[in-house]
Amino acid sequence: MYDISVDERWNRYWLEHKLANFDENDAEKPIYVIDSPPPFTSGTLHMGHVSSYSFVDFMARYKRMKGFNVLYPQGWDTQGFPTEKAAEAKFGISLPREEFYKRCSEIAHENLAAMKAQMRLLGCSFDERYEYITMTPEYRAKVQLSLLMMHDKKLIYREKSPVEWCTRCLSAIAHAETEEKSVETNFVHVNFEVVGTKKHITIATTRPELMHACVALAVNGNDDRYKDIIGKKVAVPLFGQHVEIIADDHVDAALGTGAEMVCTFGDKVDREMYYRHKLKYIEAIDQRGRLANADKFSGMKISDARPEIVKALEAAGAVVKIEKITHSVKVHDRCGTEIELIPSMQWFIKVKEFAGLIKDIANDIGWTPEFTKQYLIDWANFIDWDWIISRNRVFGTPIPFWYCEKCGEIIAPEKAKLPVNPALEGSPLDKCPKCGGKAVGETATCDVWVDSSITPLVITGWPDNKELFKRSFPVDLRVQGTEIVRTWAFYTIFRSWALTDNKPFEKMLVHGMVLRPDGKRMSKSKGTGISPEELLKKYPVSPVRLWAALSSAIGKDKPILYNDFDYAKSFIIKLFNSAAFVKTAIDGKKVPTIEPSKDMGIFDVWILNRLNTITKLADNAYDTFAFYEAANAVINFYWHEFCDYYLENVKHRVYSTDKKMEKSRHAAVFTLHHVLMTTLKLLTPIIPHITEEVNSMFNSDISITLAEFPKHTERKAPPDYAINGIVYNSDIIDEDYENVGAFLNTIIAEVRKAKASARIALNKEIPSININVPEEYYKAAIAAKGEIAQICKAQAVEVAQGVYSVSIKV
RNA sequence: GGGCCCGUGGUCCAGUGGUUAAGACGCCAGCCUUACACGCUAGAAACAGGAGUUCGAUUCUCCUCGGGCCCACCA
Repeated sequence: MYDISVDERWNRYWLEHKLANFDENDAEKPIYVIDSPPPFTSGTLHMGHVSSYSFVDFMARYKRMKGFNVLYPQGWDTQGFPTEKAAEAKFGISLPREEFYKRCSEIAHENLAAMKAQMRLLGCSFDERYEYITMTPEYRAKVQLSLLMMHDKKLIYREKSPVEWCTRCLSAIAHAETEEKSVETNFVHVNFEVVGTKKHITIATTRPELMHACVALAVNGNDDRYKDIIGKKVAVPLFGQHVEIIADDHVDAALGTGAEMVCTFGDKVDREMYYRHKLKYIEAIDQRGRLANADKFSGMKISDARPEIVKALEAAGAVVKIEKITHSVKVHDRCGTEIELIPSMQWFIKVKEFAGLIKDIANDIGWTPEFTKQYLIDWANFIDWDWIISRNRVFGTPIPFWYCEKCGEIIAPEKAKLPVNPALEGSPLDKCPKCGGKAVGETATCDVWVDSSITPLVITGWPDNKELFKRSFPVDLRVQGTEIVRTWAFYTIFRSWALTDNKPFEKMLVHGMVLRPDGKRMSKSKGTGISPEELLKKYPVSPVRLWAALSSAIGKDKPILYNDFDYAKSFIIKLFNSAAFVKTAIDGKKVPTIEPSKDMGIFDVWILNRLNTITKLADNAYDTFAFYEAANAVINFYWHEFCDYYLENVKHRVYSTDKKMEKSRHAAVFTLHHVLMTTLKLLTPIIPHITEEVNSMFNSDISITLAEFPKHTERKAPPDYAINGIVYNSDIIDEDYENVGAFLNTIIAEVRKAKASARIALNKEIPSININVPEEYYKAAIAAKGEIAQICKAQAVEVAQGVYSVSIKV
């Protein structure tokens, strides 16, 4: 019986025998490197991982069988906010920096171990000797080296600038880490008095709490209502500062009142106008999201201040009306907190100016499916900020620089001293080489994408193992989801270029998301996820992997359907049962290793040719990541041609005890065994546990995962190729045999049909079958007469030339 | 507002410039056929709508409608 214990047994076997190890000393075999995604160590795999890592493993196993020396390391993305959050929840927030770091690292290690076990259970055949973990000193040294090198190339700078800031995480975040959230809010219409007149101008704002940081009012220059007051000053209610009315094309005259206030900073547009009009800067909120410079409101949280200020405005008679509107705000994707724009000193990597170059490299990479490249191109076309790489966190790779307190000069450590932690260690230079100012260590850590955007380099031995790097970089394949094209793919391409002047990978396989059965996204917080654990309680590994293959409409999101697992499971049962039949047919005797050509029957030649065709198809399909096609073709062939027809067609030969039938029996056994074994090999990349198990039923002591992937051979019939003793034309080739076999099967199907409609049991003997066949199949039908009689349990078969028809006498 | 993907039987999905439009699940009928009733055989059932290109369109183009994703805007 097949259950998960079989999977576990083979998983152990492969590991013990090191069957998936990369051989660095092998100079013969071509190398194939897979850049498998390092999952964030959350502690558990989700169905998206199952699908994604299945694809990775399909390719690793396929390429091994194709004779490649496969380097498939698995890495782990350990650092970042969620781990810190988990550590805070578990140990509180008041731990000292180093202690806190240690706790985070413990959590990450535990989670990593759990996830690795899950991946191993799925049969993922990564070589653990090449594992990388982003929080280790070795990995950090590489990340830091990469930053030093990019600094040498003048790609890194430090600047005080309004950045997207999470007031909960107390850190700058990258634009790519933000997401949209729709919220209902008040659209408050407020009167501003034009200074020196009795006139008012009304603006509409969703952020009345930023009144105190209002530095201008903006209207559209073409708006006739306001044309004559542009340049005049208005007084800000409650706070009284006088600000200028400015004209800016951005303002939409039709929206709100056609006038808006500019605060430092309410949103991205404020930031643009601040620069465009060289406005004054007033710090509106602090890093914790509390009002600053707001008189008696200072220190209040934004959420508390908003209603208070509206109240005060109303009391002052400045509020015209309040509308309820739904608009969207940017939130931090990891914690859902609304993003604020807060000026702070941050580290940047120049990327904006390289968007064109990144596009060029993307065009030089093979994307599957092709359209996913567009995700990256679109993103490259839109980026308008450089990459903020600093995060004001603890559990991350330290930014490896010191800087001059006075002039801001960046001081880099020696490359040999890496990894460094400037938050704890003294500067390599006491004084700034430029101005003699005091050198200060940076306390910020890196954005986690800085860690993960060098994976293709790290897995190929960069920077130390130059020999391996030379042979294996760029890597052959990157597998990843569509949702991280703008982060992981984008940054990796850029960093690879910056560090090596080369593209990071030859091919990209970009897959979609696994959705719930109803087509909606799975959400952990809503508890609507389907976990691999749940699934693996119900199904062993092979149906799960087969599901991944069969649902691999690559690049598209795909709902998870239990039908697919059930189907996969029934195929596996079929495989077992048919293998049992083949084993019985062999009956402990030796199977000939060479095809007994002279004794082959038409059905043998037919099924072997079909197998040949399917082999070619599956090979091409794997090579183009068309796992659905490969699995589907092989399964349908095996199930519905081999089992449903061939197997039935040769039963009379297999069970025959007639001495005269000995050779024919032998040929059938050869064919049964050959088709079974070849099919197992064709499916081994996808369902290795089960093919290994079936293979082991046949006294094979060699792992099927070590077998060579079946080759498509041009099978030409030799001149003396006899079918049931009748010599065929020598110009008959594959396709003809396939057609002849398929045609003869339709005769058998017709007889079955006729028997069924006459309500006769299929195994009941009937007196005769009459067949009329078209000319091109006449000879074949004559040749197969005897066999058809045997297969269909008829005493006689009459064949005549004519319009195709089959009838039976009962 | 811009870009991308997708609309195929009840459900999920494959595929194609000429096909009897594949398969799965479900449904209906028959069969315990010396591997398998978790099986086998047979059956009903589909190309969103419109226009164009073409000898011919489900396939290519455009539009409409519908669904999804990404980006921008949202004072």
